[in-house]
Amino acid sequence: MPVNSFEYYPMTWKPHISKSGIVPLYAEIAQSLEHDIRDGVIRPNDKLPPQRELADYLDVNLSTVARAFKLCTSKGLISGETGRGTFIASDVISNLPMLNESGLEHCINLGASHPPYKQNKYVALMLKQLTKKASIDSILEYSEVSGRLLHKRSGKKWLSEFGLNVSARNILITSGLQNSLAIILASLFQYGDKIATNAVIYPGIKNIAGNLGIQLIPVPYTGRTMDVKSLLQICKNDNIKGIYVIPDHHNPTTISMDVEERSAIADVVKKYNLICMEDGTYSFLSEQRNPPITSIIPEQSIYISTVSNSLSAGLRIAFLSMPPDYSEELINGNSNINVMAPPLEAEIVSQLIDSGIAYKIVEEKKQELNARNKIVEKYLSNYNVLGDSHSQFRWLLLPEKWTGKKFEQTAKVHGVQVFGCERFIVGSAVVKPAARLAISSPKSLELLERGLGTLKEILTE
Amino acid sequence: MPVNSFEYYPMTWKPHISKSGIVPLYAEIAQSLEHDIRDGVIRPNDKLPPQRELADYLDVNLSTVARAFKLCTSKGLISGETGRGTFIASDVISNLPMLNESGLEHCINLGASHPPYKQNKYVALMLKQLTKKASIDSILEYSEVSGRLLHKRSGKKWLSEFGLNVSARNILITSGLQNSLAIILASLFQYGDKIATNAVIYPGIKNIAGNLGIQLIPVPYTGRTMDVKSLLQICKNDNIKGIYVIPDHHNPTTISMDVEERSAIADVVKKYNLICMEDGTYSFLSEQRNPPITSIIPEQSIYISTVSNSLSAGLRIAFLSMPPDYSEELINGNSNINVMAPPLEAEIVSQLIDSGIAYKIVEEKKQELNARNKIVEKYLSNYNVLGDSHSQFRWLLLPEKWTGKKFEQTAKVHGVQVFGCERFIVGSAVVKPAARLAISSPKSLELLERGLGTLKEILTE
DNA sequence: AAATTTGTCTATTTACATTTC
DNA sequence: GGAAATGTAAATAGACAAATT
Repeated sequence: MPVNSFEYYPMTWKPHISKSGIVPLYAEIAQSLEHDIRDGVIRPNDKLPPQRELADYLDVNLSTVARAFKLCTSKGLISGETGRGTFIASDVISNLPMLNESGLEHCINLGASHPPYKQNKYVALMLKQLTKKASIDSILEYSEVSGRLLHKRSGKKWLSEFGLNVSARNILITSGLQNSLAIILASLFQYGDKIATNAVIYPGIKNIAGNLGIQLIPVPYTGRTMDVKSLLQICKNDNIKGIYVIPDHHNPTTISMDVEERSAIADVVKKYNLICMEDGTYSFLSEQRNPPITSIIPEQSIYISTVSNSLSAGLRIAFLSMPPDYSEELINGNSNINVMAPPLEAEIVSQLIDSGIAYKIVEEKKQELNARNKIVEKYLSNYNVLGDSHSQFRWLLLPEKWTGKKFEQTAKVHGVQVFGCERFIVGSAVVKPAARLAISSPKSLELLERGLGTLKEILTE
Repeated sequence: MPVNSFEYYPMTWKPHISKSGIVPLYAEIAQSLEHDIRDGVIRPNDKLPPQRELADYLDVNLSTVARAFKLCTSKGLISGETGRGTFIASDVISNLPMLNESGLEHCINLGASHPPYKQNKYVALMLKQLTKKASIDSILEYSEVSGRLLHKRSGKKWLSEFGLNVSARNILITSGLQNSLAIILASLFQYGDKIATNAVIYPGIKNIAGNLGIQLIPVPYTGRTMDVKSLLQICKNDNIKGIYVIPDHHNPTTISMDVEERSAIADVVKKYNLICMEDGTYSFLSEQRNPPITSIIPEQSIYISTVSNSLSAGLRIAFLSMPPDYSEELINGNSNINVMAPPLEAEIVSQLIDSGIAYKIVEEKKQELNARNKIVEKYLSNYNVLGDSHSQFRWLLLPEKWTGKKFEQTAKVHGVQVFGCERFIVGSAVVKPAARLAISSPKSLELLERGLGTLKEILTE
């Protein structure tokens, strides 16, 4: 029974429920929590009162509170750790899609990451050549769900560039990285399943996982990449079903895994029978390419190679290498989400690869990025900026007085858009303050210089 | 406690569980059930023993069985009705993607529904003209997530053809009907939510709903379309969150709703505060177009108009009209699944609409379908074949001695692929035997004639 | 190092609404 | 038309393991 004494024992959060009997108790608690999070009554990383305390206060059973918390967890609003407590997710507020740039027209864009666009001229040229062929009509017909064989052959060639040998039969053509993640999560995972990933990660996977009620579990990092010991422990305790990794030029930290790290991850995947998702989006940037994790454990790992960054953003095409055991489900998943990848784009990509122009585009992009990274060195050499001469974005480690969010806000006031680390944080993981600088997004080198100049001023203020 | 007497009281299904303690009881029961369904030990439409009887037999609590059943229900394997019992879904076995035609090369295809392809020449031509413009490079850049404004303006024009007036701001460009359904289900619905729809329906929604753990509830039909009384009752009892309808040329039955039926559905949507999904895929086939349901309740209904059937299968583009209250979630959903719709296709579609060629394509398709439907009359005039002179597919009501499945199998043996009604049935709804004939799929009129001739022979045998 | 705190999972109890007979 | 059968939902109870103190 609730007693007055509670009033003198302030809890960090008190739910407002009516016990009307119309809405179930657990739903009322969850709604109240969601409401207060969205209204900012409780803020990212705040600790909630223990479930038992809340249950006592509300005079309901522990499990009722637990059920309410579970609902909010599946929406990505909070995350709990046995023994420690329940915390508001770091990213509940900044959980906006990253390409939505309305209202930012007057900002220099170092936030959303665009690949260099100059090379689109080659794509346009290829399209022009394509239209001269008679066969274009038939490309517009329905094809096999997994993609046309010729296109998959090109995919095979493309994937071999990254150290992956797959038969065309095990390739699936999808509509880009994000689309591939949606397909994989929807078809191989269930609501409530858990996927391990870096403590800071590409936000697209957070968003789709949130939509599907799949939980991401952050693996702490050891300065470099995933801490394998922690990963092992998480697998042991948490009933992890999959893992999402970006071994080359990790988004957002730019770090690449060495051979040992890759094989350690592969061992864990094997040991705990996980489904591995290996994101090769930025592998084209690496000078010296280490073999992908998927090449060690092809029967348990899906390699995803989108061309949206390496060739052209407008080409919504990715190649997946499918483990035979999962290929039926993945093909069905593709059918359920896309019916088929856009065939015109697939044809263009195929021709770009077969003709070799794809590699020329990649080389030119790297040169462009090289020039831009020199400017980064010029302005920010006094700071710790992860990434190298080919990076499409850099990871600026901020002095301790900053938070990523504060830096993002300050920069925005000064007319520069960057993304603070909070946008990339999984759940309520604790990470050092940082911000991602999408150095290839500004339209010109001059704009980039101005943007970086502004950031430098902010940092030295 | 289990007693021997059970052995003399045979149940229609007995689970095999080990009670090892390693796997939870409810999971063991669910696995055993899933296993036996997939192995054909129990078959579509079979009735399972009551939960209480199973609980008794296994000596476990009622809720444990209920939980196991719930798991299987969310996978679309079974469906329960209070008071009646639990039944195996009609479609558990034939749940394959409908475009996967491998092994059917020698069949005449009246199964998977392809639109007429001849008009692709106009699309190819438009593409050729497009490539002459200088602006093609910029089309290949990232754009606003919801689509480019110019493209949305074309969408506005396109939707107005179907009696819908929306501002470009409320239009979302996605990658086709199936893709739109995936976006809507993933972003506006949660695992476990229920959506009402016809007892026989476009299988794509069944597949994506199954992937996402969203339940479809079949609404019985009254010879024509949805029985509104039943719908009201279902809403009252079942906590329905949404409804999926195809008011024009329903897939697979070809039936269109009249004005009264539409307004009755709209009333239910308003009364129970549902989210309505209105599929306008085949509206272009209707001679006299009734106003869409969405025009009555635009604040609660999403109209989906794909161009994959009306213009070209290769153009993976659909226009959605978004209720303002849901637009943020839908735009995010599009971002989470597609990032953006393929911009090249969007540009082509936009130009086709603006130039008026789109309407020419539609007219020609209707002429082609007209010719094909005459052949249907020629061969099957003695049978009850729903649909009219513009139908892209027809719904053949079979004599009572047939089941859809049996007819499908028999036809296949004779070299003709059709889809029996079981492929379209939701859950364990009971429907009259029928089969869908995709009359626009065979490459030539001759093939169509041969296919229909074979079907006639089978029917008269 | 042991006791306590804390979240999570499974199973149980209770209540209820509909269908069937 | 009322009792029995039946599925569904919510709230409760108990056990467990990790993290903290």
